[in-house]
Amino acid sequence: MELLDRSEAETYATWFRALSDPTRVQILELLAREDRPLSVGEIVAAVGLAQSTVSQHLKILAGVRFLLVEPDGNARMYRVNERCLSRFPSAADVVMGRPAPDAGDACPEV
Amino acid sequence: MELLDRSEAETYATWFRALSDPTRVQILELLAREDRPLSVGEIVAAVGLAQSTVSQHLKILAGVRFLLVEPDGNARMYRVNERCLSRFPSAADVVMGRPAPDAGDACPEV
DNA sequence: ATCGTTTATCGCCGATAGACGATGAAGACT
DNA sequence: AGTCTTCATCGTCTATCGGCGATAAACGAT
Repeated sequence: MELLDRSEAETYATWFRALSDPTRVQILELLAREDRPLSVGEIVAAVGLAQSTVSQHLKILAGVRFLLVEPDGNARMYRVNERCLSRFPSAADVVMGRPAPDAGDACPEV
Repeated sequence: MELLDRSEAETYATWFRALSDPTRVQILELLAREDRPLSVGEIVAAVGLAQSTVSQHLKILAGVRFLLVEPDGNARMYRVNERCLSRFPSAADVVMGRPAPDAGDACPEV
């Protein structure tokens, strides 16, 4: 009985772990729905947690490349990485038995 | 700026957290691909961890209803919950900005 | 150069997760 | 009855997580 390749499983687990916190789910969904870059301050205001806490969440989401950062003057604007918009849901398909649609390179960094 | 409903975000986070471990990803993918119930002993042999550890992982996966259990003689057979096969990937769509396809009741218990 | 704004990082904490071995419970089989 | 198999649960260990305040770093503006 064959297991899914370990490193592939670890990659998926990393993606899922990035979304294992409800606040991070809300942040990602917000950025995906707004469909425009938001500053850290705007996100802090939206979620209502300490700035250091939000910054930590953003670091985690950016670490798996769900988010991209770009400086704008003094602020740092976060936006969703469009390359993940389909790649992540397809990971959900894989673990549910649907074969991976195509190989391609992974969206999050390895 | 509106956030995703908190309880909905918590539900999704719970699903993702259940798959935040590579071993659980492998277990779920194995059961989905084999498409037949497997006993704990078979799963233990496949993943190569202690039986108590695997049992713990199975409890987590069953806790969110990704897996269903059914006793068969002395063994306990685990299989994937077909009702989750589409519901979980659609959660991945939601956090990526795609609107939820339809309401329906959640697959995991609340 | 100094100030104010914005964001990241550090250190600390309580809580949770993952691993294991040992023990316990439920059945099957003589 | 006893025994063997199969699995869940308990207790313990260590490691990681999520939160916060405080501090540092980067930059624009004065």
